[in-house]
Amino acid sequence: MQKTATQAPGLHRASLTKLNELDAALELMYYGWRGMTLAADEYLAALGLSRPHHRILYVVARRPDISIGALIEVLGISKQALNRPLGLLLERKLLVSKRSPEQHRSKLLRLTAAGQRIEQSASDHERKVLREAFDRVGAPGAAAWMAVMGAIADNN
Amino acid sequence: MQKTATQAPGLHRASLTKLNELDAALELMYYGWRGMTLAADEYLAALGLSRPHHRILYVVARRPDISIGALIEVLGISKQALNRPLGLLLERKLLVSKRSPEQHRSKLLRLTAAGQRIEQSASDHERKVLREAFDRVGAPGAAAWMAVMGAIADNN
DNA sequence: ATTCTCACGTCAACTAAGTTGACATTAGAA
DNA sequence: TTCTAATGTCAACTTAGTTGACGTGAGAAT
Repeated sequence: MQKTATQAPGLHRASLTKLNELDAALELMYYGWRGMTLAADEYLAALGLSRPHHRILYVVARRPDISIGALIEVLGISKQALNRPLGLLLERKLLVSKRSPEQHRSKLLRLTAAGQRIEQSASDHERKVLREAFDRVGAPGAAAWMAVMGAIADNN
Repeated sequence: MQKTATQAPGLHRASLTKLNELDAALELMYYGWRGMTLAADEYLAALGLSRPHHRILYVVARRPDISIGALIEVLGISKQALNRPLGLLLERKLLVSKRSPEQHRSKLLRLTAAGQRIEQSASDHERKVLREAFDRVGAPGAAAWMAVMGAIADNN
């Protein structure tokens, strides 16, 4: 006998009894996160990178010449936690740091062309998932999704 | 000068330039997850529990008499990874295991009354966030959110 | 009745991604 | 010079997982 189709490795959807009307929504939040990031994580893993590296690339792409300290603030992690992944990105020349032009004592970070390519590809994988989902529900549905997520995100 | 309002500990929203139309949606997915789970995680932490424990309680609540093997399947983790948190829940008598009534060689898991209370409280914290967000957009908005998240979750 | 096998349990070593604390470096500011 | 702010680094720890190896207990098979 076959082994009853072991299926996906994570939680599979719709296998649990709903005890509450909102359980389905609750579970969708779990699966949604994974659904959005799965392809990007695979892409990154193939390059020897992972989520923390992507987070750094994502932020630096949107805040060129950000200082180390500001990056730490935005990411919400300690400088020691930042050290390893940041060091790898610098070593691989996906990121460059320069001391501030004349003034300041902080180091400013910026993506290289290679870093930009990788950041864009990884984020594209995530945006593709979103775009396809939005396409299925149309602009009003997408707007509603944004409104709901905004309200949820406010609980931070 | 003040220190420019050090703000929240995580990523704070809306601080990044948008390079792409979908960047806002992408970031909402990050913040949304944290927004939904924050209160629940604090509640659990106060009890000396965390997300893995909640995941176990959540699943067992919705699949009473689930076997260890099936639980491993649903959670998508190894039996070694399950061992610690499951052991704690049994030790604290939030969960009981019994060998199957007559047949089978598997152990069946079930919540105790105390386990049910905690599972419900933790999940309630998450559902409260969802409910409030849904209330702000009305039933059609909530339905659209579900549709979008369903489409995203399908990428698993 | 022994043996086989399945479900479960556990030990050890490892990885990823963080944490805190302590201390060193480096370069403007006083 | 000396002070201090921004950065860098070392060590020890935590959480939440991983793989591999091996042990146990009970039903099934011969």
